[in-house]
Amino acid sequence: MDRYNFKTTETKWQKYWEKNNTFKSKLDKKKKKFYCLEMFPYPSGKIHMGHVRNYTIGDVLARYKLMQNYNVLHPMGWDSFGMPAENAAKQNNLDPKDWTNQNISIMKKQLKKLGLSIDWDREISTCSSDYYKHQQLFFLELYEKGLVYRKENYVNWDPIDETVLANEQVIDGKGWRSGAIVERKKLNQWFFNISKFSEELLDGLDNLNEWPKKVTTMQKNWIGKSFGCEIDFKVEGNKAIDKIKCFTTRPDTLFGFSFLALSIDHPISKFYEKDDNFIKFKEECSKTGTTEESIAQAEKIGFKTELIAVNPLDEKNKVPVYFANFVLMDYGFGAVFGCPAHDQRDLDFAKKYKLKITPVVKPINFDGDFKIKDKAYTDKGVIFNSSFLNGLKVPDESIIKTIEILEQKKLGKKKINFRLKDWGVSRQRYWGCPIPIAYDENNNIVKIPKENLPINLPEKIKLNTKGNPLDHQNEWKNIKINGKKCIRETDTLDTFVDSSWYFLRFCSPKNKDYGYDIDEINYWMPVDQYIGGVEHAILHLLYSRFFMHAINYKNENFNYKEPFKGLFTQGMVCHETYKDEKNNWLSPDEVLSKDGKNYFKKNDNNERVKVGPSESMSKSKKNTIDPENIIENYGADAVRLFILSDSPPEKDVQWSEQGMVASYKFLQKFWILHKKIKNFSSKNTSDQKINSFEINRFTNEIIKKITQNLERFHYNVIVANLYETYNFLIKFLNKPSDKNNLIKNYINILKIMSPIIPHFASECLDDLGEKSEKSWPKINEEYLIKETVNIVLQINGRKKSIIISKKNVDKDTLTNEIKTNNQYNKYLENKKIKRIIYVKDRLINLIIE
RNA sequence: GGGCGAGUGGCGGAAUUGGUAGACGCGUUGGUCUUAGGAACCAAUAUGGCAACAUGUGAAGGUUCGAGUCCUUUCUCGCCUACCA
Repeated sequence: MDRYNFKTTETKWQKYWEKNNTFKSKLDKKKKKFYCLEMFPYPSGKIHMGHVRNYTIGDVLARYKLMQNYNVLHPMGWDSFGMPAENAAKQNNLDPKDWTNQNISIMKKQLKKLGLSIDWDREISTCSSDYYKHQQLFFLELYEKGLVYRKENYVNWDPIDETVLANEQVIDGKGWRSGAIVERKKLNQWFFNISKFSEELLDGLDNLNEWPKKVTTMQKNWIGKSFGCEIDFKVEGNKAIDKIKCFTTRPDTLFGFSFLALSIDHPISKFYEKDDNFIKFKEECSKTGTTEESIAQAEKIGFKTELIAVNPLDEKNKVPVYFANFVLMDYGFGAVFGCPAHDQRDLDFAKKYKLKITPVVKPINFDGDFKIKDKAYTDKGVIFNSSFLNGLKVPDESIIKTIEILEQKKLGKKKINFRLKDWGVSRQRYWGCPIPIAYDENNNIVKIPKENLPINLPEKIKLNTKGNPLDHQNEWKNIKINGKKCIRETDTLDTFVDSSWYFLRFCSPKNKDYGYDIDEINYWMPVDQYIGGVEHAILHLLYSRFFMHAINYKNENFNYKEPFKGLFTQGMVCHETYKDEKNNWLSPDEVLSKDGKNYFKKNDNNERVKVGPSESMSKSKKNTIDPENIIENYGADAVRLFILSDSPPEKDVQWSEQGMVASYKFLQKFWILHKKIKNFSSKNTSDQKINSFEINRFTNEIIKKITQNLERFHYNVIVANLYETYNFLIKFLNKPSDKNNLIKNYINILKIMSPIIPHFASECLDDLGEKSEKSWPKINEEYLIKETVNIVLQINGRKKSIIISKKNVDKDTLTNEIKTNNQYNKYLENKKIKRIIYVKDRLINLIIE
């Protein structure tokens, strides 16, 4: 019997789909749409297993929805601006554009080999000026709406590379490439006013009930809304300062005030900038490492000024003012009032500087002297030691009441504060979208006229310059706008901007005049199912949500506000890690094991290999498996089957060669089964009818199961369902039955297999003369009705036996059966039945003495 | 420190509303076939026991006729986050 040849089959169907435009999508208002989108890849060179998993998950869904007769939009594109291209180009003296486009063509070829149901006519690439010219227009529109502004901001500055570093490029306070100690430098930067929509972005989360809760809570915390009030503290001292504004969520603890702390970047610091001791203190603050742990454990240190702050509720309460390392400038007003008794940080600080610790909240019903030792008291309770606030219940009553009092006395104001900061979008890089702005000779901002868009990146330029290569492009930089000499903005946009609206572009990727066509997006949007990694839980998803608000602002053209109706975050693909005796990482194909326990180097059988824990595949640990080789060896369907089989899609999956082989073998076995079914001949015996009913029932049951599992993303269970199906069919073939009925059922089975293993299923269907797998089989409930049921027999809640019974038997009949049938009455042992619990057709529980 | 999630055989993992725990796969063991197999096929495979049976979903308690599932306490692991006033 011939073997299943995945190579010819998969190529055949990929060509067929392409030729027949099977996955081309068109606006059709009569049809219900389904927009299925996976996070588009960065074209880094080759696809990796993470891509395989991500796009397989999406493809299963897209194909399923297509068969359910949805008008499916399933596009693909490239997030093609960004640093890797610039770095690779620098290292190998290439052009970023060439490097990127070459990668795109390689990866596109690889993706096509996976047999994805993608409408490639909609392909976009963010580094193409066809894409980014619209982005430049958006930028200008947002600028006109007041949602974009320019301000001075601190950046991580690498003094050797003369470049700005992202936070993740700063390792232990040093630049990741140069190793230079990173400086904080003030630069003029462009910002998107995302914080304007803090409230909307927070409220919107409540409606996103098809998002993982984890992601919505992460966004909630990121936006960080807190309710409190701002308070002005009078200041006495020898400086021209009369008050300091603080934000607090605990105004009710004001009587426990014992110091006031300022951020070292607080405006007041300018009075101290020539003070040697203050300069020293600042240096000490910057010394604390940037690793997470060191920040968390960093000691709280302060610099005492001679200023005195006055408690607005108690003029006699005068406390010292410090600069302190734990106060952040960009939250609240960069100043906090310290109440050590009820805030751990304040307590640590107060103890170090021997400041007063006055408790003002004590537990309800606490008698005696309430004292604070090593732990600040932050639970609920009641106010004391606080004059006219005494007796207020904490926190429900105390905070609101205190704010009311402060407002009455005009000492403070109710305030809602957000943690969310505006989005800095300037990057001092070449390989990004140019910002459509210039500056005149007086450094005034000049918009580039819209008719002059796009501003293309200059090509084939020198990249091995210090700082931003665009700064050195004099010809490109110097322009005239309305006859006036101007210099272009040489910063480019953060690549997160590119990915904040690409899902809109996919709806009308060829629209020349604007980033989108309003009719198209009002039909296709929102994305019904968005699929990608959790690593984008905050920034990318939040920025995209912001972008929808921003372009709709003062415009209101959209029928919806949220870009992604459903979100699914898939887990990572993991593999064991290997190291040789010298602690060098080894890749899986440099390693050999005969027994699965002891591992040796492949070319040196004496060298033992240390096996490390399974971790997400990464080049640095060399524990990657190249999808291209795997597809070459086992075929796309087998890879798809395996990548879905071993774990639920939202969890991490272990790559296993054995698992991969099992998936491959499954297809081979199924192919033999297929041929057997095709060549089956009916046997007309008395059992035929019973057997036909059996397969009808099985098929309908499995359709139901798989449909449910598709809806719930239990894709690993679907693979198990396919194995069950195989196991059923292979046994079924030994029984006499009617061929027509068998084939009828089998065709439906092939159809439900097709989202997972589309080439294989199409080939089998084709082999049976069934040209299309287009419609999703309907469940025929008639076959799901069972004549007999298995009823669990429990005695005192413990399972004893199973009773095969007719349906709908009543309690008494069944009890009688148990009492009289020798098979069951042994459990009763003549004991009295006290109670009977009967769940019809499922279970009977007899409670005996 | 805070937040979220998860603990089920040798392993990956199944198990709508509480109602047959361990589907399915891997691995292992035994067998068949074969010159041979790391191929294919058949069978077994939670634990203890010859068996009847008993025990069993990280631990302890609770609710219930009945708990992997609900509640309380606790332990362990993973992920995210970082002094947010």
